[in-house]
Amino acid sequence: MQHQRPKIVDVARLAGVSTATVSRVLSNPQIVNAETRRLVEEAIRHTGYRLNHAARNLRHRRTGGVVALVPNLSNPFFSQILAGMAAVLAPAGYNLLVADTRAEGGGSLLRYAEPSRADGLIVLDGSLPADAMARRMPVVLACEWIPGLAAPRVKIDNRQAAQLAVEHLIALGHRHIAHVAGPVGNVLTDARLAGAELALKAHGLPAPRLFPGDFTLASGQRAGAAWLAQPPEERPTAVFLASDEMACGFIGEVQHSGLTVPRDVSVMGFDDIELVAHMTPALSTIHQPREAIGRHAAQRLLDRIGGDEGSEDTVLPVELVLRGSTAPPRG
Amino acid sequence: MQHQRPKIVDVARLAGVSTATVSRVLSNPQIVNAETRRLVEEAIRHTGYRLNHAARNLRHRRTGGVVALVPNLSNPFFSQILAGMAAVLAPAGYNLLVADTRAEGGGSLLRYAEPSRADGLIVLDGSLPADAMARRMPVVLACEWIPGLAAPRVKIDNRQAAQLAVEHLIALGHRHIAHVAGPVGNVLTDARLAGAELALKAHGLPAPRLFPGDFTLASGQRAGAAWLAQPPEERPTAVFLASDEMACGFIGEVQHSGLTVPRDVSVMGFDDIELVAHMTPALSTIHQPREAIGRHAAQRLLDRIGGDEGSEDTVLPVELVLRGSTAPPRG
DNA sequence: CGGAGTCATGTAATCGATTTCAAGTGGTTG
DNA sequence: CAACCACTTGAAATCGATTACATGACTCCG
Repeated sequence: MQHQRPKIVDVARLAGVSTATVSRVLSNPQIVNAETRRLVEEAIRHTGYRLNHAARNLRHRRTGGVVALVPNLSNPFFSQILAGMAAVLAPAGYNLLVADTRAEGGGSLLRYAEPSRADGLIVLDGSLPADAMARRMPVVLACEWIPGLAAPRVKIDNRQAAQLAVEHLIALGHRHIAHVAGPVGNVLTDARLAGAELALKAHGLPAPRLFPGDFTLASGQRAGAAWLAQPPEERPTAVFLASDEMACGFIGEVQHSGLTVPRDVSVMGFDDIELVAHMTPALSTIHQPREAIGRHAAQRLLDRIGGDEGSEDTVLPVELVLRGSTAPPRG
Repeated sequence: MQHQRPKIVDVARLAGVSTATVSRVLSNPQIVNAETRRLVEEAIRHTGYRLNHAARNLRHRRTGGVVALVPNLSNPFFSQILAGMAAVLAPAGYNLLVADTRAEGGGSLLRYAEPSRADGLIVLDGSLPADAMARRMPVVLACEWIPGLAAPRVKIDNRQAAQLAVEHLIALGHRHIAHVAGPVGNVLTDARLAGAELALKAHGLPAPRLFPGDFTLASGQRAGAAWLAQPPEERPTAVFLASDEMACGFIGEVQHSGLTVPRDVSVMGFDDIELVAHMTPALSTIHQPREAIGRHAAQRLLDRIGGDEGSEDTVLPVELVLRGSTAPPRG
């Protein structure tokens, strides 16, 4: 039955015209005589004809698809970004393909950077080899970025955002502030740490005590355990974590031990994922406009595909969201 | 430059063979003489040739893509399912296309059900028109399902799962149990409600007090407010919510008012999304094997694409996860 | 009335691979 | 030695659309 799908010649035959005319009705109706067009449209309806995209794409030398390379699909942080991208791409006639860079072997990623597979690439993973995809097709970097790679970036000002977060803790009166960082080598990790250090230095405070992390719940939980393992008087009175997930893990661990947030420790997250507004205490955090990031990245890529050569970055504004997890230190 | 990508004839010319032979080396190397093959491989390396998928797909009458129709991409519940699907599809050489059914107009969804766009469809949204995609291409339903549509389903036993959840509350001693349902008309809503009623009836208890919901945080929050609005002695002592997100919203609202979970009310969720294990109290819930659902659905679809006609359902086991949000009623 | 200009349409080449069919080579067998 | 077979390879058709170019009909104007 697949085999007997009507093709353009069937329509042409029925309408008594050539395939060229049918094709014109399909993609450029106004250049066809009204009466002829009616005939063709009739024939299309009658045969149930549906255009074959593979054929059109071959001729047009395009694929109609855009690939999003996501470091970890199961991380809810990315799902909203994808939603934003889909919202822009679908109306523009592009399919959104997603690939999980962690799940696939590193090498096999190159298979997505082929013009015959997709018309463009949105990279959300800063740990990919830079040279690999350079010059192969239009690329846009979102959230994270690849240091060597010259491509427009859609992101937030991570350093300034971290600065905002820590400034807030300082303003509350905290002097002993810790930071739970992201994974080693990640560009976001570095930028957020730099922002935190900047804020502290600006107020004459020492560099933050650092706990290792990797953005995951589990690593936040470990950081919580590490914090608890310190003698109470040496514990930082406030902790700024580089992701909300980690902040949740941290708070969970602290509360589990019987201590209270923010009474015993103030906690500041990063991302503002949806759930954290409903926890108790609700998490103070930095709001990232995830949907907008997705939209802008997609639009930017469409522009590039359309020939736009611009490569300046798009920096979206963040927002400091104050909720219940931060308060002045005790005493 | 796109324009000067080497094609198969360039390779053939350089290797001194025909395009047919190059093609054979590409897709069926062992039928080509070893020496010839070496020559061709050499030529491929030398030209930097990369196969054009659009052309191959046109000839093969397939697209190499599979579409996942998701009701709400930004819902973290789905991201892990997508991850599972990607993990199966990528190694099999298929691209995963995702589309948000809420974002796109209902009608435009049909555009995904075209054989020239994808080789198969995984539908995660039970509210789509059944007849629309029937008989057009291989379809697998995951999580939700479309009542009229004859296609294999990969799911959990929602009724039994809800029963388990409510049995647990009953075993703790609760007699006055409420249910916050999913959106009206949803198959999951009905199944979970039925399970809850079944459990109550089996113990001679009255049907649950119902609060409306739609799986979202906000609706859970509203349910919390509605629960609080009742006179204390009339409040159900336990609430079973049809999704974890709603449970989070509910708990947040209750705790916000100064009451305590599970002291003042036991709360039971559904899904076991990652975060809820780290809340305080940690949420008791039904664990859905999301990654496995994605994997099975993808595998099932690949089988169908491969010609497998089987249409029996795959029912994956759930797990009752007991954490801190449920306890015996006060007094 | 002839040549230019419009408009609508058809013919056939094209996108880049795959695959059928035929043919050439060399070896084996009765 | 003829017949047959296995093994390789090439020529050309094919997948299903798009589009450059040619053609024919008709109008307009000097």
